Amino acid sequence: MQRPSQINSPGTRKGRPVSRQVLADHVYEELLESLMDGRLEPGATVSIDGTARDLDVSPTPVREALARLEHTGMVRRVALKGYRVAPVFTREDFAELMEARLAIEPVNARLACARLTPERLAQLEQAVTDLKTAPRGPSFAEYRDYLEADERFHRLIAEQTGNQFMVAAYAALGGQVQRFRLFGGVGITDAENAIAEHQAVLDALSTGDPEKAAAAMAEHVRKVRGRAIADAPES
Amino acid sequence: MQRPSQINSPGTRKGRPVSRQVLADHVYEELLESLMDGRLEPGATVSIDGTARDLDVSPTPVREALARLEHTGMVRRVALKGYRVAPVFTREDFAELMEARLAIEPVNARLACARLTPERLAQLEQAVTDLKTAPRGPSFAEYRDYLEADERFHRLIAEQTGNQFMVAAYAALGGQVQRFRLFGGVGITDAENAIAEHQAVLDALSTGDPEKAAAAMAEHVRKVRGRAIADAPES
DNA sequence: CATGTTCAGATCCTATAGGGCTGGTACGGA
DNA sequence: TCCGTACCAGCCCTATAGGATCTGAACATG
Repeated sequence: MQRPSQINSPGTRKGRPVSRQVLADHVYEELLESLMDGRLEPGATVSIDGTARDLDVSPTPVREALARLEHTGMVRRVALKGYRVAPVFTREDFAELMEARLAIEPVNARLACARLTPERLAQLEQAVTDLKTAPRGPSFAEYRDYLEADERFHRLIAEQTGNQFMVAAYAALGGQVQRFRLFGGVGITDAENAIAEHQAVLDALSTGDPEKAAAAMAEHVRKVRGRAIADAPES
Repeated sequence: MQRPSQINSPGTRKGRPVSRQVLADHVYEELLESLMDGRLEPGATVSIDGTARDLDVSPTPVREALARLEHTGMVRRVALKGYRVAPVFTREDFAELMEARLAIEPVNARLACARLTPERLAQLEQAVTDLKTAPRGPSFAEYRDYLEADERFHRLIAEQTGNQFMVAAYAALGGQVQRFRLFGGVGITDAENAIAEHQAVLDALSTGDPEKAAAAMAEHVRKVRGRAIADAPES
């Protein structure tokens, strides 16, 4: 019972030191980062007590963080055995993911198109710009910003539908998450093509024609699938 | 530290008393039941310590159960304030849910149709049979079995796609969950119609024509939306 | 009467202790 | 050498204690 007083850096006189942090949130994000960076390899066990020691906290917030994480599909829990990092994506998993994206994302594009505002359009343009300017070095870490912009673009479209359930459905695909892991070992070779397709989706949205937007998104997803399957490892 | 010895009713000589239960799982299901039955009204606060006292457990498993529940949309968490039951469905929420179902469920029907086996078909037939025979009394509790069969029918189709992500997307809609609460105050008046439509979906699946199956499912969802909006309260 | 203060209870959050189980290792006997 | 047993460390799971904050009511003061 010594740390709580250290969390809020004292000295801020009043009005919430920006935001009192809950330790479980911090643990959650820390674990998420480890998972996306590949520091936690698929199949590895995630010990509750162990990570508590590593992060220098008690097991209680770790339990809470893992309970939340489980619902994202990143880790799996076995009743009295603990948590394990979810296994790697197989080619079949990837095909299933693309099938699901093909069912959901064009709908999102159509709905988002119908209620597009200049402000929202600007956000999408920013995402595409970031996509173009993000470094694409050889190591995985250097793709981080690129992948983040990619994910942001798709998530923004989901959010711009204004439909909470479509957002939830998109999130269930692990939009933020699985994609990072998917390419963890593969490498990304289709950046140039993907950027052009994102631009095409953006252009289609700008025209205000929902069907065009849906078609552009569908084509993008199909092409991503095609390219990824082409140079996927045997696995 | 006295209860663990009571959980596994001693006397079973060996081989796991069917399954050692984890308290958090029990709390989870208990809370879920309270939420679906309406005992926990929308907007009510769910105190961690309080429910721990009610269920006669410690706060630790309650925290874990609530962390999982949050991801289903049944409860919302505010960082240092606690959990509250999610607010009631508005008419707009309902419209959004139906829009999302319309995007996802016909696809599920199409995919499920393609890989339908006799065994799976039998499961679906069982669900429709249960739907027909379930009691439909005036009180909410008496609709329990009916709603369970309804949900099971749709979930089976999602699972029969063999696509884990479509299952996840369907689950994100709160398939198991939101529907129970949705009608909590409204009452169900469309059982006869809905049963016929489920039968129609089942028939379409039996023909083995994926497009027929998708169309039947789309029509079902649209009609549910139409009927529910017709006799929905102002709210 | 209005307003500020104090105090008690409730609540969230975290740390710690300890029970029960499992898996592996060392050791002793056949 | 091989096998069984005892032991030990690590893990999951739960309970309990205690600090920090918030709420609301009782109370005091202008």
